[in-house]
Amino acid sequence: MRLLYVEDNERLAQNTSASLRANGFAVDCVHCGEDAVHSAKSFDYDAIILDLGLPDIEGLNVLKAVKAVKAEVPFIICTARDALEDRIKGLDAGSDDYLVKPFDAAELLARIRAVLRRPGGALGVTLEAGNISFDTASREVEVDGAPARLSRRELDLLELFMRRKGRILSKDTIENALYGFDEPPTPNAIEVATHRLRKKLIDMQASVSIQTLRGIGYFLDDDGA
Amino acid sequence: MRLLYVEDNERLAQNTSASLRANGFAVDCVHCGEDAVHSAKSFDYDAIILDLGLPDIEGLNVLKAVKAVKAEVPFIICTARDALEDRIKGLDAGSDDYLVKPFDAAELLARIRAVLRRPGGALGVTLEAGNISFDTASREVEVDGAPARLSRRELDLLELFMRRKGRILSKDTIENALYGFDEPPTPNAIEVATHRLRKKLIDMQASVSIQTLRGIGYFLDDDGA
DNA sequence: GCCGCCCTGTAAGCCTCTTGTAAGCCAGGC
DNA sequence: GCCTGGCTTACAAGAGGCTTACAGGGCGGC
Repeated sequence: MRLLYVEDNERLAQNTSASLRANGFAVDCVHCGEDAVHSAKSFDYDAIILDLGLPDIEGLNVLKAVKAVKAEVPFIICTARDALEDRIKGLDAGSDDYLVKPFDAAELLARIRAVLRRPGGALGVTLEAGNISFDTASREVEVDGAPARLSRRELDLLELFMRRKGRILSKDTIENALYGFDEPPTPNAIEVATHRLRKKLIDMQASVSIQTLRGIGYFLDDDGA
Repeated sequence: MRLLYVEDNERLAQNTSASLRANGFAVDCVHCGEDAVHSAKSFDYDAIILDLGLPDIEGLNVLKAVKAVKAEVPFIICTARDALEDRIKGLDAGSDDYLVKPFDAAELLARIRAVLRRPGGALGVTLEAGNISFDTASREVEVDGAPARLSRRELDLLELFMRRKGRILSKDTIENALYGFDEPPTPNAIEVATHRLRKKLIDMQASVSIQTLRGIGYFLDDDGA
């Protein structure tokens, strides 16, 4: 679950993104509108949190620029200005929610989850593959109805594979989905992570497995089908 | 048990919320309609107490706005106006109870409990897990039929775990359920609280235990099952 | 009203689990 | 058979959680 967080106040950015990360999100943090548009176009985010008081580009123009390319990305706008007209403009421009500063981390989290839970959003679906099911809202995994214990990275990976069941994922794609660009891993971190997930899948007798395509990537294979 | 209390009179708000807290509720106190709608959408409250004489938005519109998103939240409306038509309008709009100012804290408490006891409400159920039972109305806990002695926080936590037996609760979820946003604890307050509850559970030989999922949260495990 | 107890949050130190890194091994392809 | 890419294992750092001690506050008893 990857977020773009656009906030020019360095300190606030640090704190907030830390608490978002603590809650299991991969967070890319940028400090100006230009970087924001650039990042939003380059990567697939599950949601974008946008501060309106940016130094370079007017925040709503950032929103419009991104929406023009990726119409479906949910936006949450933060601003110190609580004037009604701003709110209307924001919602008109396609923002999905609105947060008035100062806000606390719990509230932002709640809003992000709410936005992700909307139809078409990333949360609230239960993914199925073979005998395993993945509740994306609570992040609970069951194999043949029995709860399975997975660590956070394992959950992240499994979720990604299940969302793209059967489709091929390059290491690059995986890296982009699981790691923000502030925290780039070495190439084989992903190999190790898939190794660990594979082991767990075997341990819990899942009927799916992760197959390797040498030089290309991985895909989730439903062994029964 | 978390409440949202919407009241623009600062002083009254202070007093009343203090006495609600003294009775074991986590209370979020806001002073205008906008904040009220905002908070109600962001968090899950067990009940909302709404004053009608708000400075910005007409109280009944607050009620409607919230009900549109969270239809099941019980409302208790407070107002100085005791006119019949207001009462009818309030109940029509989906208010569950009605309180005419001035009221005293005991009466409000009684009404809250009454509303929570209704079918689908938070009180009046006896929760069961393993050999322990939790009477949500009287807040009494029994292990193998023998009464157990738990402090308020321990009761709060246990209730939360028993309501979501087997499901994973993040620290965040727990924090939101047990603490109002005026009283944010340090991160490890919850760790300490669960530690204490765990100890009691062992002492009283409960057949359930609280399991940790590192980096994710906790869940109540029925050891027998 | 004062004293003492209990409850609860804070803080600090320790311990455990997770996760990335690195190094060596294995397998497939040419 | 060699080379490349992936797998596996061991290791170390760090995060996260546990435990314990402590202090402030509230409540009841005297």
